[in-house]
Amino acid sequence: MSLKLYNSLTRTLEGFKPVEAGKARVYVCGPTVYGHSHLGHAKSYVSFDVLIRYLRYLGYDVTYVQNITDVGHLTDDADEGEDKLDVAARREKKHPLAIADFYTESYFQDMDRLNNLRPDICPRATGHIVEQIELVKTLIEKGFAYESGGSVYFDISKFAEYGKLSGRKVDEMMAGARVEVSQEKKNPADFAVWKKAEANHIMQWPSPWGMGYPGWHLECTVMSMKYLGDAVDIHGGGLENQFPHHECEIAQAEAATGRQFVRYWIHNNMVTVDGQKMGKSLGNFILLKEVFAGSHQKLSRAYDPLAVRQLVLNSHYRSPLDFSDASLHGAQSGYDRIKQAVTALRDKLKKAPSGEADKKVQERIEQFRGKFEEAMNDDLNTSVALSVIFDMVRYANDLLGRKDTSRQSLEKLNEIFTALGGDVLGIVQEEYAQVGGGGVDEQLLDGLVGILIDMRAKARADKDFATADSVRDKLGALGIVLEDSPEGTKWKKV
RNA sequence: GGCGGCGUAGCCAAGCGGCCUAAGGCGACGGUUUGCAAAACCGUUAUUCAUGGGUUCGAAUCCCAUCGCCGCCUCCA
Repeated sequence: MSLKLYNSLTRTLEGFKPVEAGKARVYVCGPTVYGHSHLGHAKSYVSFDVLIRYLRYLGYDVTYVQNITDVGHLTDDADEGEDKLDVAARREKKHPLAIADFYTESYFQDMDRLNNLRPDICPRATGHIVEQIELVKTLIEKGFAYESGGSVYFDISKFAEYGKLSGRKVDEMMAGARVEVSQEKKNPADFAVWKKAEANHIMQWPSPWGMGYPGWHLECTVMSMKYLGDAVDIHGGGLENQFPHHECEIAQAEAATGRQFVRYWIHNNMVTVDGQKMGKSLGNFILLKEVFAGSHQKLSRAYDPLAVRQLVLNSHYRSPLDFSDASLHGAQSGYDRIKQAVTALRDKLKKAPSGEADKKVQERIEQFRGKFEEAMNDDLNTSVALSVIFDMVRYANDLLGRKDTSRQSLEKLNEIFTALGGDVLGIVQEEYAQVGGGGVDEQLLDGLVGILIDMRAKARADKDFATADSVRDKLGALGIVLEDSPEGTKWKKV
């Protein structure tokens, strides 16, 4: 068994075979940094993060490149629309690159909280203007692009395979297209690779064709080729980027190099909120920071970043994912259950009697691993993979309830939780903080709650249940839950 | 107008020709445990997969039709 991935280019499930054995070169379209990240980013980047993690689990030497788009492109080819970063810059009265820096940091903050691994290289578009100009020159030299009115357009009539990724035919597309056709183009479907800048455009650079800025699709082609070579194993992105963005990337790259640009195109599906496309006008546009803080009107509470991650992994990356307060709530409960079991397992680990690792336990563990890998190999079926984690939770709870479970058995179980739930899925953490951040002095809080637990224990011993329950209820109102067990009372913050 | 996808229990969701009288999670209900809780554990919760036809020895899975929903075709993850 080995990894199979659905390749958008061929529309089939294919066995993964990298260009160079043992290595995986992956490029994922990164964000345009003009605002805080939202739920759509969560689905996309968690999905690709799991791909990267699983490739590494399988032993591939992965190079993961994800761009940061810090130059806003025009919204169409007809000189209309606005540059996103320019708009944000005017709104916030800052330089576009200050905007880009600010939201880049915000992006990584959110992705870190979702437990996404940082890409190995995060190139910025503005740092690669020279390379982009070089590619434009190459395209002109090879006859695939032409200058017109200070801009340079890709001549799709020269690239017969244009449309092969998205399955579109150039003439069919024109019928209902909403894009206004620029007079500068030879063919309406030609797209800009270099755009002449108007005077009020803040970000512009000198080029052989005058002052301007790069076309929308150029940066990914250039940066992908610069850091990963002419032939990339995997190029990922949101489904909405399949056309025109990725189609144009292919055209640019393959016209320039004459060889296949990307082996496997992976597209993840979109996010809806309460069954509808997320949009600012619909009032269902939810930022990740709002989810983590519970500060959006659609949400009844704050949700753990990893609960969001779990919700993403609960469905397949190629299925659309609907976020709602109810679905988040369900994911949070499930996440809590896994966390609870792993925490209990690790607690018990320290106290369990030493002995041989039980053979039956090891067999079960190998079954879990087998089922997990089978699911992940099948185009990253995280939904089934996650169900294996829940099987492990049930099994762990069962073992914990038995006196004769050896420490070695529990260690094996902990290892598999860490490997599958942690390293691959990223939902089992190395350490669980008792207090969920928020600048609270953990030691102080632990001490204070400890005092109350002791007082309550005394009340319980004296059968003064009214006092005992009062302590518990009052702590509960503050979000601190007490759990009695034979080993004493534990507490956690919810 | 063109292209693509989806419709599985109260909710999320896997399954994509026989192992399906359909995984897993959430929720609900009953039980064990508990001073009472919480957590945990056990059990129950879809003879059925939008609807109607068809193909097949056999369909949630393939085909056709109908209804409903969603996305892309403009930057967007």
